[in-house]
Amino acid sequence: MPELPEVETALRGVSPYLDGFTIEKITVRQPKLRWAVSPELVELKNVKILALGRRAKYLIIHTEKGYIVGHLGMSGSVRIVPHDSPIDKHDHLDIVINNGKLLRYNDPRRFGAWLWTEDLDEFHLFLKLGPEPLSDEFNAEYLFKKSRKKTTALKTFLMDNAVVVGVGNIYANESLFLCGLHPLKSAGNLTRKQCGLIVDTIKTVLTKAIEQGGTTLKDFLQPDGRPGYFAQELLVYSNKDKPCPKCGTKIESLVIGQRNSYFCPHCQKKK
DNA sequence: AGTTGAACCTGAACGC
DNA sequence: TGCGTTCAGGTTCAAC
Repeated sequence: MPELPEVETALRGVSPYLDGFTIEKITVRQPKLRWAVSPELVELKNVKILALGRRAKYLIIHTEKGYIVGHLGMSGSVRIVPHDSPIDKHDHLDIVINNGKLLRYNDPRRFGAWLWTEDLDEFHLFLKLGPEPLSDEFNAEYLFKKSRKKTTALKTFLMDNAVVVGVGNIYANESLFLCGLHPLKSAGNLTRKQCGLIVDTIKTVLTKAIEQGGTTLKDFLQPDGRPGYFAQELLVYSNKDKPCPKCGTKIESLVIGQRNSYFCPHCQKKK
């Protein structure tokens, strides 16, 4: 489900109900997620939340004892509900707050994760992550150097978390369309100029998507229950056989690196 | 070292 | 209506 804008939206939605409050306890109903839920979470009692943050698509709850690291996987979501709210199917975990509310995590496919670490810098899942797409570290020179000698398809390259984090299937497709670059173009053949265009476009697309509360394809909801509004602006993603917004040519689709890809064969050239 | 694809899981949508 | 098949917003890890 969620790419960076959806995770950022979720974080902003839940923060006012968590930040500065105390976690009374964490209830786990289904520990079998992408990885087993860290046992430390169940042991937590009455710990103060110091701050909330995000790294890549991970939510981070900084407590006085350590860090809760959450991931929404493909189908996960979080919402804020009262303590006595009835439990729905796939409501796997609750973080109970001392303000009458709790953060409830629902995830049908269970590709998400809830883990514990006392040292974020040593956290194993963070070690190989590339820069944040909205940071200055993600710039034309970086992308140019990183892409040298890579034979991978450009789209696969951009979705690689070791290159840049947070760019999932929707925004990779949308960004490449806006750049006029073919998703199968070999990453190693990019020019400096093209790298600059890609960097600028990704930043613009992600920023705009965050402003609109993310993309709702079918089941993503902001924590307040509203959908994301970016879906109304999707130019190519899931629009196979529809006319290209720029030239009217039928949008094509192609599986690249196990993920469906959408592009305009006229506007997006391999060269 | 770089690249590819199997695996994790449920449910909605589609074809017959 | 029912049943089998395909596909889905992510990511790791094993095997070429």
